[in-house]
Amino acid sequence: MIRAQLKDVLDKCFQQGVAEGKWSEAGAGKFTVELPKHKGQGDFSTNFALVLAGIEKRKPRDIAQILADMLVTETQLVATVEVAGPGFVNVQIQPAVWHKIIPTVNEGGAKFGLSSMGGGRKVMVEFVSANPTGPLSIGHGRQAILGDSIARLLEATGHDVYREYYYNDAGRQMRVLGESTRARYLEKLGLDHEFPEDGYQGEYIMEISQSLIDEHGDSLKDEPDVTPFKEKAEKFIFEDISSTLTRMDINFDNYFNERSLYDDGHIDDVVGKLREMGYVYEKEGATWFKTSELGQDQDRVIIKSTGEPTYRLPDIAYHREKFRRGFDWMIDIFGSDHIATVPDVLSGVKALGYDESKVTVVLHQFVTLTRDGKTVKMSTRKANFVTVDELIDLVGVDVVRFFFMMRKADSQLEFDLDLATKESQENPVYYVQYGHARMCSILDQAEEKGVVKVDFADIDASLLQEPEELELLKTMSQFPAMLEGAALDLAPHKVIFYLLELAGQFHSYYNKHKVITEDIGLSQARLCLIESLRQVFRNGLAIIGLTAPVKM
RNA sequence: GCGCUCUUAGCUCAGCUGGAUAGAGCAACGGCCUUCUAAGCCGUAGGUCGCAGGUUCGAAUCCUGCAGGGCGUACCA
Repeated sequence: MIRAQLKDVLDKCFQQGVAEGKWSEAGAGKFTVELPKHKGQGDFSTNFALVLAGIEKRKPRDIAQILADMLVTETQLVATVEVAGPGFVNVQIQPAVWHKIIPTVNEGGAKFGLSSMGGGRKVMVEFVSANPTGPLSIGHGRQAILGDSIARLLEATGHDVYREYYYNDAGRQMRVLGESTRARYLEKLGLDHEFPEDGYQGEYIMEISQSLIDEHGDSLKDEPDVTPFKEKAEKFIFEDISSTLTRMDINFDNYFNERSLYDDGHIDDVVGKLREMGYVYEKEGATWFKTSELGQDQDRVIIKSTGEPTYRLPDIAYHREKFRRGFDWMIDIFGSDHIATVPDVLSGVKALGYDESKVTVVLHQFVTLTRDGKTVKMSTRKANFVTVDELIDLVGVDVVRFFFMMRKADSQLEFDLDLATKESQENPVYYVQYGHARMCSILDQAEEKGVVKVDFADIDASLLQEPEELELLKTMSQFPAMLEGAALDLAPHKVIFYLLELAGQFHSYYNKHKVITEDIGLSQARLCLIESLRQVFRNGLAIIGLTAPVKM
């Protein structure tokens, strides 16, 4: 916000320079305002002179000096100006400007930082989309939390967000699930059984078959149809998945069943449309999609010779429905093992005449789990995986959410179980939450000691002049821009890093300066600061779905 | 082979879309609790940003090539 103010001032200076013949119009909009990396380089820095010097073929420092002379006169905003290095102009902002952030935060309350950037744009976030073949694994957990956090960020920045879970309860996977369940059922009854070669070996299959025995006794032992086993398993597993999601405070607006695409005729319709447009042909008994004409290296099968569609066809039909349902923006959260589907789906929607640029795919890399210093291989089939539920049991929801958000999506995430369990005391999530708890404690203490709470407007603002205080105010003022940036980049980890930084600044401040002292005026001023700081923590934590404990 | 992606401190990772002297957390070492929560703070040490070119005032960041890891490249999803 203050950065934007400074940018406006710079634009004004630029125009003034043009009017006075100091430089031409050519450099308009090319320069930027930056936050310097190192201390002693002002609150903000601009490459104004460097950029213009290149265009005007002049010495950067000369231009910098002209700009500096203009800026000094902006005394409302600017405290000091300095030309540095090759031609950077470093600007120190008036402390009073920073102080204004306190009433701004307090007036905004829980809404401070929220923006209307999205303009109510209708956006669907599709994520998790795990078929009901087993409990949510660690990999699904990352996706669930990533997708949910992205959705929260988009909501916070003025988007109309719709969360959808897409699943398929037909197909081969589910048949194998049903057969696995039947095998365990027969096994438990002590009867002859044959466990499917690629069957699901998880413990949960035992539980499902046990509940079938509890309900039906052995009456299903001669059942030729796998359906009752499959349906029981599906119901059981979906309940398990949704209870896991609920624990993580993740909710969906809709669960979309792939089968409805068949029932409603969308699958046939899509094939028909593509065929009309000449994108479909038959070869070797299968139906092919001419993806080679849409920029891909080869054509793909969309209907197998058995008559069953491949995953591509329903995926394309599903995305067409998203367009038809009126979404302005469709975000798909996929694991990197689904990379292959992306070009197929995009080719499909493009061929059908939709704007594929409205689909954004966020790919996240795998989670590797380490235990006892070794990588644990995960597989739903083999059952040697750790579920999200187990992980939550070990370390709690906040730690799980935090860990999964800590890394940007396209880097692999190493989840060290030893660290997450044994040394959970040292988790960075506590560092942030502890900061919040400390602030609460300070505010409680102040009340107990009878320090009267006053409005910041009645405080002598010049009391907050410590470098640590100005630094906190500066970081707080970046909060709204940080949220917008994180939302635009679909990058929740930026919120995490921001909160870690702010927490660090607070802990340092706490150790160096006392908030409650004999000096009533100073105490009151600092309490106002702490209160607004706490608000920023609360908002930041809430937006990424973390709790803000009052005591720790 | 081809496509996507990653490579930054001993380990795990940031790096604001091209800026000044490269950043944090763990791990290591040395300090700080009669004072608002020590789940904290302060300090020390640790780097040819995978390698080689290119683009320009300026590159960890952009382009090309190479090496290495991951995921794909199915009439599995």
